[in-house]
Amino acid sequence: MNPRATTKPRINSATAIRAASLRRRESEKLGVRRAILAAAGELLLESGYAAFSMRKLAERIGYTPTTVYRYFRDKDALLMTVVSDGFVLFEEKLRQAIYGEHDPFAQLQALGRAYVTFGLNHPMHYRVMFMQRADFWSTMPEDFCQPMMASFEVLHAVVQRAIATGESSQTQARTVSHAIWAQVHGVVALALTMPFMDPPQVTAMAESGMQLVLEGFRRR
Amino acid sequence: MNPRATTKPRINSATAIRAASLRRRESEKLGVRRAILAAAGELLLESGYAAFSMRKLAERIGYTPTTVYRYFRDKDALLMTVVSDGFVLFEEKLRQAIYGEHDPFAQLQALGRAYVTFGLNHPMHYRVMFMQRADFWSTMPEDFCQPMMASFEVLHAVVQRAIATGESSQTQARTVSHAIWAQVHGVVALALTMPFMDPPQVTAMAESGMQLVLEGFRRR
DNA sequence: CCGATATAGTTAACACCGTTAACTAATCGC
DNA sequence: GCGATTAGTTAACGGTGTTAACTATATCGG
Repeated sequence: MNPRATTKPRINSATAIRAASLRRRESEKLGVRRAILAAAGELLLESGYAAFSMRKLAERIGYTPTTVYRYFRDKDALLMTVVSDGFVLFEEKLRQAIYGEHDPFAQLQALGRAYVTFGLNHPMHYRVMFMQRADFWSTMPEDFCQPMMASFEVLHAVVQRAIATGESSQTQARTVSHAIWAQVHGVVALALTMPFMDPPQVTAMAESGMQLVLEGFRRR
Repeated sequence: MNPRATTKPRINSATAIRAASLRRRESEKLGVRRAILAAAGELLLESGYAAFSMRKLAERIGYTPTTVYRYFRDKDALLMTVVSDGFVLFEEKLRQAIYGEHDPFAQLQALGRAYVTFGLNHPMHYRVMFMQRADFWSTMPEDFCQPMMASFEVLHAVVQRAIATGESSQTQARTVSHAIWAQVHGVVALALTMPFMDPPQVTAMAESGMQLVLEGFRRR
């Protein structure tokens, strides 16, 4: 109440305000960043990759295109952040999928189903990372791809355990992991590409593909 | 020699000239069209899909960008023609691959190898059709995709013959064909995408993938 | 042979795009 | 209060696909 407070408290409250102000400012900045990312995700899903533009994104969030460049170096960095963030959930889904099973081969089947399900449920994330902008894998800094690589390591670990059971004549875990990855990736890619693939056909292809590969893998 | 020839021959030679002129004009037009297609293929291979532009193409062949539009409706139609033409060779390679073998399962392995080889040898055709412009499958008139569909029918026929041998417990030829397609497509796509995949790793993945799928398929 | 016509090609423009330098307004720290 | 930082905007540059309007040339009918 007293306008002339002593210096001691004045200084204390000043530093407190300064800290709080910094916090608020940073949280506001984070808020705008999140708004950009959210709008970018929506726009990408609605309009597709080809029609996604910085100008439309800016208009959607009520900012000038230039403002987006305060938060992301360029369009590619923004896109990559959207997609990379999405793939954090991907690794989570894969880890969830193997919780329910104990047999490594059953875990592989569960992984395959989770992989395909994610790809179909997040078509734009999948399309950008593996189809339209596959160059991201070589052009982007390594840590951007870390969520995707971590997901692969989940598969790789299960394949190693499957080989360790002695139920397979295969020995090269890395190669087998790549082959299984190719199978599920191919299923998702074809499902997202071929207009004549309706949901029943897609699940039939996915189940058949997993069955063939896993039977071939388990055979000794 | 006589400048005042009779009307009869004059008319005959006139119609002959007219026909020849038409032929020449059409062949010239075809020549320009082929030049555009050739330059487009080169430019695509050298610069990649993202950097491919009508203006650069026009400059390369010494015409104005507008001229290209006399020969192709738009950029997509041009691109699709380049790629579709490339895939005619694809079907040929697949048919060659099964000539050497008689056992349907051996034919499937040969088909898989030919598929992967083509994808790696014509990365831009493959990228455009299955990755960057996968939308062509739904956007373009059906006959543009005919070469690719014909290639799939080669695979489908062999799978049907493999099932007919009774050496497999599988019954749905179409579903199995899709699954095998997914496998080889996944191999090519990952090979063209992942920077850490060197040639030995790619062939290991391809061989392993085919082996797993075909063993799973043959198992009764 | 000559004039109408079709055809091949060019010029100039439109509406977009990603990106950036230069500016404004407000807030922060002393 | 005042300089410095920060958020945001304006305006522009060079590039894109595409098209309307134009020019020049060759063809065709009389």
